Amino acid sequence: MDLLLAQWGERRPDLDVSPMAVIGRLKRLSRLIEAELRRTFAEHGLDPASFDVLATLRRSAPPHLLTPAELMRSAMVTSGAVSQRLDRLEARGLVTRSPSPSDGRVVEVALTAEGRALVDRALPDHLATEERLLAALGTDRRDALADTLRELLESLGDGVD
Amino acid sequence: MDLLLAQWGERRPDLDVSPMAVIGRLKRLSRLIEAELRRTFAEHGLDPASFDVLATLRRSAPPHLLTPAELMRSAMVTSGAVSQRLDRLEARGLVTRSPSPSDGRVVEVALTAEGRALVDRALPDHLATEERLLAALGTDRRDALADTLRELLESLGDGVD
DNA sequence: AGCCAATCTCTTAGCGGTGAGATACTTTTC
DNA sequence: GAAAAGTATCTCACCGCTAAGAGATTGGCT
Repeated sequence: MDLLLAQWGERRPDLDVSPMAVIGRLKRLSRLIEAELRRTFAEHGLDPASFDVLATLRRSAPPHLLTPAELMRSAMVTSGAVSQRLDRLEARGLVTRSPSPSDGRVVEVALTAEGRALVDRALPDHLATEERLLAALGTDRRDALADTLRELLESLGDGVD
Repeated sequence: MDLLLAQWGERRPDLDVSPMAVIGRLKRLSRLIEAELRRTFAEHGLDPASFDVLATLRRSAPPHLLTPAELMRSAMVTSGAVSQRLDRLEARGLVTRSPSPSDGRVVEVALTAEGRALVDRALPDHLATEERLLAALGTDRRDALADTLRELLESLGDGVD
């Protein structure tokens, strides 16, 4: 990445490419992390998208019911993506869909016993992988990083609404 | 994200979910940034993948020749993805492929005049978008963030080899 | 020289995502 | 209470990526 900045300085000295130092690294780091997490999920027969849904349901208050719209906001994907994720999970018997009693437009998604058991099995491995990915950073650096990221997210409107 | 951590604390107080504070935010931020950059690229008839290739070629030393393998390492995608990216760009006349004179396995990818003009047109807008995304952070915070990200990347073997 | 492992590029099947839009239901407005 | 606007979910066509592997070329080793 430092090389990249230097190359731009050579080729286009008229442009200020300094934002790339942050945004380029964020992208690379995300890709590395995603690939690593994917491997852990695969060991449990899951992919990031499926785990995301199962974990979101698992951490919600009992009886672990969420609507597709809530899952959509949580995962930051389109409604079509959520529908397809639920299709796959439902076909595997990991979640169920049932119409909401109070609003005819809404569907309630629930974790099956099997879905819950699977996410509970994968979770410790997943956390171990995340911990390993951050091993280079001490607690203070992690906290500072989390603070900075939170600030950026809030400045971009995430988690407000 | 803070809510998410609290929920896990309720549901699984036996697990240390603190790594999620960093990794979850990185994921959300990446998605937001990616979506925003995508919009800028679209204004120039590009997508992130195409821009990535064009910009990598543009910032390389004249005569702006790179091999698919180099593009693959730079973009952190598989070789198949690079082949397909080049197919699309070649079909649009933005890059050319020609066999390497020194190694029969290798292809040399070059920017056409049109490709170069396009990336030069898109670049200022792209940088303005990146700048806007980071506007909440002062120079010091940006530098600190870049340092932390670099450290993480290096600890994961990025840019070493 | 000849072989073998490594390297480079490309192909293909399958997957998951987006974006547009259809459908159904609910809420607001008049 | 009927019409209009809004909301929730789903469908579908298309796109880009991965994973696996094929084909071609190279360079080291014996």
